[in-house]
Amino acid sequence: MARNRSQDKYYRIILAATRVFAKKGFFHSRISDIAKEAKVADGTIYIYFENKDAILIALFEEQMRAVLDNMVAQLAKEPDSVKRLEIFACTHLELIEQNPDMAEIIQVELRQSGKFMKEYRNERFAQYLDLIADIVREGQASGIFKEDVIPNVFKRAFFGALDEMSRFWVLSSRRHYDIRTAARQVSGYFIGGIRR
Amino acid sequence: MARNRSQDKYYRIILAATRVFAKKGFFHSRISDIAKEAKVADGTIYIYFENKDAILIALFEEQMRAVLDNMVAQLAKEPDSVKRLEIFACTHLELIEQNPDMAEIIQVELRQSGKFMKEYRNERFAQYLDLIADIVREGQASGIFKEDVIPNVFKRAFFGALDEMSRFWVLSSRRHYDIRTAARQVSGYFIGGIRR
Amino acid sequence: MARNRSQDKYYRIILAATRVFAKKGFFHSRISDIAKEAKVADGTIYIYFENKDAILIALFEEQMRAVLDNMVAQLAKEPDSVKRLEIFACTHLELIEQNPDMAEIIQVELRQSGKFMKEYRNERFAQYLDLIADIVREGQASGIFKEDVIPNVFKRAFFGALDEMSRFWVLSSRRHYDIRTAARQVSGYFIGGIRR
Amino acid sequence: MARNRSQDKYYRIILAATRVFAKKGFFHSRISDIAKEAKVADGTIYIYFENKDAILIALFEEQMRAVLDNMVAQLAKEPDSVKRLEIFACTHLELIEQNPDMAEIIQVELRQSGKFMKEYRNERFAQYLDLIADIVREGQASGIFKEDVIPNVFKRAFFGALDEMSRFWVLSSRRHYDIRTAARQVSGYFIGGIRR
DNA sequence: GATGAATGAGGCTTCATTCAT
DNA sequence: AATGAATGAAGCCTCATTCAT
Repeated sequence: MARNRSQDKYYRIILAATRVFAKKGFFHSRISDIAKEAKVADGTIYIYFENKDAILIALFEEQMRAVLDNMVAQLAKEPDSVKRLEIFACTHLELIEQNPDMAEIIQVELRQSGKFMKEYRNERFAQYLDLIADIVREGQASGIFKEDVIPNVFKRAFFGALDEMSRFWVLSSRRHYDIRTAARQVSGYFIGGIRR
Repeated sequence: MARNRSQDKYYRIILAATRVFAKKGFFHSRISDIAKEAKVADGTIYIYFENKDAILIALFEEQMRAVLDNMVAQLAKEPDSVKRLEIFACTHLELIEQNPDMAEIIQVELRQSGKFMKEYRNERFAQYLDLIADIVREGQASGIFKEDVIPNVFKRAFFGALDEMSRFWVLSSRRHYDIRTAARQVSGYFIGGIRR
Repeated sequence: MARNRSQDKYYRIILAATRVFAKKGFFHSRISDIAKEAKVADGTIYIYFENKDAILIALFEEQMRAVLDNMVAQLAKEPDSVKRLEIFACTHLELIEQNPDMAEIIQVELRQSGKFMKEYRNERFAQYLDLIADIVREGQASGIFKEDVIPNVFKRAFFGALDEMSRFWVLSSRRHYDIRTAARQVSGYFIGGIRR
Repeated sequence: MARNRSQDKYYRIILAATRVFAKKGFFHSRISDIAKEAKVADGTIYIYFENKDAILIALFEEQMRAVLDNMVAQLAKEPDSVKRLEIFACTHLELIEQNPDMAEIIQVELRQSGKFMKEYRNERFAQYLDLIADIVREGQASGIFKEDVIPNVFKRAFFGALDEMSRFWVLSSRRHYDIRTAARQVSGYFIGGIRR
């Protein structure tokens, strides 16, 4: 019971932080902004999190876990490597469309050096990228994809392409085309490029 | 004469800021850090720049102008659209290799919301992306590239792929492969994907 | 309870500021001086006041309210217009004698242009002056004072005379005569001057 | 020749400071503001004045000397003590009308404690007040004014009344009555009040 | 556990003053 | 004598964090 209520506050703070960070950026967000958004006192945040940085780390962990789980579930439905790449692109971009706050943070704040990406090894993000590398390896094993494609290069290129698309999506107010059109275009380039 | 000395200090501050921002990130960098690195007094910085944000903006402008000019010069040598895409990829990644401080800032800080990307329209960056779109349009005009490729989608995907490669390059200490190998892989995927 | 403690700090800061401003002048007073005098942390001041200017404004408001209330109470005791002018002069100068810090600030800092007297309309000060004008009007109505006296001119002249006396009082260390003597002299000049 | 040019700069700086201090107040005025107004370089000011405070002191000295000389000249024309008081009031307020910048500074900045009025004995201002005391003494000697009037109290009351009138005059934008009407009212109160 | 008032270290920025030219 | 770029000390203010209630 007390546990549940605590859990509840923990997630309320994470969600509040997601909204606040997305709107103002990590450095311009104040603890009191998050507290207000989460409807808790400033001090309460320090019961659940060591400090401000820890909120961002936890936010990444929680959000990336959900993103990762969702992607694994989506990919599990389809055995064909080509289709799997399409699904990855589409799932990734749809997620951005549905959860733009989180997308903004992952894109913008994940790049923050200083505390993140250098000192903090983002394990889940690495796993997320490896889903792509695995698809490529499967495709190569089944002879669909070229042998000279380096999976660890491909995974970054593919993710980077999607990520840049989604940044544009998040940042631009006017939408020029459907997000699924974008997903199909991008996965199309890559599939064409590595298919035998 | 006075002009030269002034110009001199202006660029010394820009270069100092490039080093400091790259190392500590914009928000963790102190004006006094930049001043020390540039070997000027703290107050001197405010003779040349309105405030801390303005240093970052100026830094982008100056560095992006150099990057853009260099890219235009490199592309001018080659008429073939396919080769031009390879040149773009190679030039981009080589630049990152040669100027990792600037690369770090453009990648990490350019994403900062707040003052950048939202309020500050990065004209030069848009021009840089449009170089890619133009190559695609030329290739389509000469019948080399597929007609259904959307240049404005392609340019982001292509840039995003290179950018993610270069982030990895900048952030990882151990190098697994040559940067030119990466450039060839990435441009290879895209060229294969949009060629007729 | 929390309210009382807050109120307590608010007035402690006002009183500390009164002492510090009186001693060093507004511009030479540091926030840290006031904080030290009030025995609070520097930052605490910003919980109760927007900025340094706001402390001065609040100080005026609070002190002028007390001064005004006191003067109204003193005047209420006496119906005779002539005696009321004497009471005004005496009460005003006695207040200065009892509260020289406040007097110094009102005299010295109230004149500061910039934020005060021009942008900030001092309502209470205007009310204070109008007490004098009202006495004159009453005296004119009852036929004691000359009809050609302009109350709105008289109020300034009368206040100015007292104010200059009190400035001398505050600033000079050696006292040449009793403050009540001064009050009687000044009110004497004016009463003689406007009596029929 | 060089002397004349130097003298010229000295007064240009004084006049520029008068305008700038009047507009922004002493503390909000920057040396560079005065330099710009005087059309000299910042550093030039330090050839003629020790520091910022010294400009204000010099400004008082110069302006008060002119004010004093003018008042002495005006009073010299009239032997009658009653008329002399009227002339003082009228001359004082006319000066304020003609030179509002100087009036603002003398009223506002002269009150500044800290550096002025306490540490800096304003000799000329004392002399200015003593002109009033002398008129009273003459009037008492010739039996026109009451014997019990204390000249050193009267001088402050009279000056204070005029000063407050002029403050109102300087600060208010809309003019409700003629400045000579005010002069006559004020001197009228006092003359009526001390006449036998 | 929850609160939010209080703390105080530290940053950005200003601007009087200097000094090489 | 004149300049104005450069200096750097110092102040206002913010805000992450603490802790008494």
